[in-house]
Amino acid sequence: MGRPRTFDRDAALDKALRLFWERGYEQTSISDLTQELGIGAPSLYAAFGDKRTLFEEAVARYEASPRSVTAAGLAGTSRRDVLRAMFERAAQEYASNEHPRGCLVNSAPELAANRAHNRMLTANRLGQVAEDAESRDAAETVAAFAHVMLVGLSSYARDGADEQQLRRVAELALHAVEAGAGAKAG
Amino acid sequence: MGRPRTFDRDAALDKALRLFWERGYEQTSISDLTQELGIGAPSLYAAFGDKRTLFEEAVARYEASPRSVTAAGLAGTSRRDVLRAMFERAAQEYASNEHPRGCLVNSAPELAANRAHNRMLTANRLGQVAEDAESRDAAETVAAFAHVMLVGLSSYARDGADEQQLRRVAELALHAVEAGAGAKAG
DNA sequence: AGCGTTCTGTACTGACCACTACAGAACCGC
DNA sequence: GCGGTTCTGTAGTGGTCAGTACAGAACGCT
Repeated sequence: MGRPRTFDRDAALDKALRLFWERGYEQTSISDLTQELGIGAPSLYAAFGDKRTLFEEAVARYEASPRSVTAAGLAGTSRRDVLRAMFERAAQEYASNEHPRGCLVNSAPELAANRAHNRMLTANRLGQVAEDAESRDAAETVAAFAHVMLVGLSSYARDGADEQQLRRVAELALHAVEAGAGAKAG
Repeated sequence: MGRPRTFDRDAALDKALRLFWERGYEQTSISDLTQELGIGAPSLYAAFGDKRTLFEEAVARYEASPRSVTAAGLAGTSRRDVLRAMFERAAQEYASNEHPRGCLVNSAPELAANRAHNRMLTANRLGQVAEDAESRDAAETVAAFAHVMLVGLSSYARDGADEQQLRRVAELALHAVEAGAGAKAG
């Protein structure tokens, strides 16, 4: 009961996500948000809490997306598969014009914990699909390499690289795990 | 003639550089700078112009440093040499405790032009040391791959990775160019 | 219709932002 | 010592920041 809100909370969250994605947390002001969302500040605070809480909810929404690059990798059934899936998804998504370029998580300084989490998920999956002890030992390093690539690809996309440029770099990166990951990586 | 300034301009520029390096351009306020430099705002403006100009001078100083990762690569005399030198320098520098972690140029959204310039320098060098037509054709992609790695390594270092972790990832990346750069990369 | 509840728009808070006007201090040449 | 020049410290400028107090509007329930 009570007066119903005049905007779609879900659509508003999506707009906020895109704004944070494009400009980053600090560079997105409450004023930017209320203007883009077409609502007043009190409505925003009532619906989402403070700026930080809104950001966290936006990030959670971002990570739950079916477009997730890390999730694409987790579906892989071999080391090469895992990395190929991640890089392919990244090349598609990071340069897409459907949404801001690059990756929100991989371009926000304040999301180190999310990056560590994703890296761990990838390492675990690489451990699962490892075919020998060496591959199992190298899982963390290979996962670190993959996510280092993702951060770099995200930045490259933000700097203007198109999907083909990302794809060329990603393909080159794929050779690394074929050639070197089974061999000792340390 | 006139009243002499009471601070060392060079030392002040260095402190400003470190502050920008650590926090980024937008997150470093004039108030932060005057406090860290131990001078008043009018002195800062008189010596360096406005905030943007100070930032640009700080970046120029950063890029002129003998620790430059790109410059280390330019001294290489083969493709493998160029990349090995870059990655080794990056692993050392990005995790060093002598200065803020990571790379100023590779972590500042506003320095895309500097990144493009460094990528071009590396591509040119790779073109020079190429031993066949295929390597020459792949120079831009290999340079893009190398600088994508650098951005990722910089972020990884900022997230807390130590020199050894960076080194392991870098070594893995080096396999990519050995295995795949001569082969068609697109 | 009237009440309780919840939302909305206006208008504001103190804090911080980049930047500067102004007055006095510290130097030079004379 | 005196004038000209350049720097320094104080104290501000208008603007934007995140967040909110308050009054009225729009609903469901009775």
